[in-house]
Amino acid sequence: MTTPPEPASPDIGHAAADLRMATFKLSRRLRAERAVDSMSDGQFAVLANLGVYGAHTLGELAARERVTAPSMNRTVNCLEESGYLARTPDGDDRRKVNITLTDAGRAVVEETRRRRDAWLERALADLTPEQRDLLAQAIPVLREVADR
Amino acid sequence: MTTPPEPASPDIGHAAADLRMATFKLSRRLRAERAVDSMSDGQFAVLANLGVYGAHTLGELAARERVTAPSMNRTVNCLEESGYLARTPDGDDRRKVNITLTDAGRAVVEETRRRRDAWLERALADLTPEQRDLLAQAIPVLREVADR
DNA sequence: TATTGTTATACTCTATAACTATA
DNA sequence: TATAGTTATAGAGTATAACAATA
Repeated sequence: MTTPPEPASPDIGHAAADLRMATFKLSRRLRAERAVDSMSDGQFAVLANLGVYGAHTLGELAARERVTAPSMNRTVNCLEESGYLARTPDGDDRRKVNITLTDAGRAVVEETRRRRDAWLERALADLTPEQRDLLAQAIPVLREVADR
Repeated sequence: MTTPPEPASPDIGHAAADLRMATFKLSRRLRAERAVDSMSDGQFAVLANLGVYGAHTLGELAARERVTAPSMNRTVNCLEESGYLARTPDGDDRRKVNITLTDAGRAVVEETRRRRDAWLERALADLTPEQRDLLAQAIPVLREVADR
């Protein structure tokens, strides 16, 4: 017999469904805000990764984005041609290639982040102070759920 | 020592950035939970739409998913071949085709929704009662932000 | 003539398999 | 022999343009 994990509150299922829908909707809305319309989500994700974590090899980028190495290679080629990132050979292991953001790439990352946060800030500003406080307190909880 | 929350400084920019990151991460994690691994996100979105809003014509589906009619036609062909939806000619306007979920399609929608909510419910169950209450209160606020 | 759905064709993004250079 | 990157090739998913059936 499968014992369910003690539903402390019967509303937990409701909360889960509501949270799922709100998360998908907000995510979709935020993704629409970007600095370069011609850039795909996958391409931007690579730039954002480089922006947050610094230099990566091709294999590391592929693993982080959960795509294959050839697929990532193509994305990187495209971004390199567009001038958003640069390849430099690794000094220690010459099989490896280090990939870094160019100034233009960093600008795209920062501008996109700025636009998304600006949209969110405007949305938060429309809330009541009580709602805003509540949400601010809940964000670390949300992060804990996402990090699970 | 863990610093207490700082209610005095409503750093709205910080909150926006945190919320953006948590939302993207949770959305990505939830999307990974699905009933049919071979089905793409786009295909599932069509089934989910039919599940929520009932029958649609091809054009209505295309508009709702913001893709072109030929593109949606191809997706619908694929889902029809797989047995997840069915086309039936419209009685009033014979140019139109009504598209409805089959039992198999409805099962995929419900099973995916069930898996995603089950994942979320387990994650929520790991929180403290205080965190869970806080998040439950914040979800309507989150929805208001997403609906903006 | 306008609208709905479809087919033809091309481009992008993804994947697997095979190849090159290096360890 | 194993590993990192790349190239070759193919399979989805998207788009625009053109066509067929119906209003």
